[in-house]
Amino acid sequence: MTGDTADSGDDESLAETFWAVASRLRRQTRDSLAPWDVTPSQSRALGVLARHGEVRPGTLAEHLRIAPRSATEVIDDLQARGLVERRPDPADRRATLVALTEEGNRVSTAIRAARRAEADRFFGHLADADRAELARILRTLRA
Amino acid sequence: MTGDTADSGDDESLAETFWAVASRLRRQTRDSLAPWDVTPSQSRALGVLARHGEVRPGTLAEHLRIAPRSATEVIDDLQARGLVERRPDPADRRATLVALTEEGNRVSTAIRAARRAEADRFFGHLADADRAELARILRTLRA
DNA sequence: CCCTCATGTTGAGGTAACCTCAGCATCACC
DNA sequence: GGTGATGCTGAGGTTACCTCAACATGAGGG
Repeated sequence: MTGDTADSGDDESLAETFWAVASRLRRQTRDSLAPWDVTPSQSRALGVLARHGEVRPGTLAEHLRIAPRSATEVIDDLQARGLVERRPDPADRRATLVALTEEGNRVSTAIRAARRAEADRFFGHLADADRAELARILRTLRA
Repeated sequence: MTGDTADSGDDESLAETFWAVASRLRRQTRDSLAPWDVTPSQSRALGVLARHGEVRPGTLAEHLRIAPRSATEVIDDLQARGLVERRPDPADRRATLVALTEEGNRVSTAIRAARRAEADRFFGHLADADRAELARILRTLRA
């Protein structure tokens, strides 16, 4: 660990390997979402909305761990595609609530299935035990 | 449990967790490189050059797993900072060779140390066995 | 020797997914 | 009813990629 023991080929660090995997996963995810003309970040937002119902942009941003301004952008795109709608928050006139449209609901359901299939394809090469290990380890890193 | 404010909770996929970790790592990496005014992708390129000596842009692209055109861009940036230089490839007049300057060598060495420290900080929360497991599993996914 | 095809690099232009900063409306409270 | 916090969004910027097409050169056949 201390020296740069010549480990094979290119990669040295865990981080490098991690990024190589990330890049592969990103491409595959993008491809698997192509049928709906929805980007990965939009699909994450759809997922939050499907799980939480109507939320304010700021709340959405927290769930996605991005800046509020960036959430506005994702919402704009989804709204342009007719997948979400904004309505005023009756409890606070500064705020708006974002909710899935019916179309958004359909698409979000379809995407959830596709993403599951995609994850199977990607992580499916792993033994069940490895997949569980990976999930556990990543969860401790997510903190 | 539910009741968490800011995450996708007991969420769905391995992929989601993976991205949350990726995002955290990306931010930390960027911060740890700030002293040298070098971006993560530039630092990866420096790493390749440090390990392989002079290479052609196309080769660099392969190592970084990006399109050749994108390598040109990274090289441009590094050259503007005086960290690499281009020279003609004596073996093929279409090609150029990219190599670290002395300054590039210094910076690349310093960065390598910083990145190791950064990786320790990030992955150091893991038990040794977990770290090894993670490395092994990620390598199989890198394919 | 010329012609064609492949290869190496780069200009032009585009995209996704973020960011900060400033401005405006509204709310909460003293 | 003034003051400061909160919620959203316009404006503008950045990183890290991409494709497509141009251009120079290399390699092989006829």
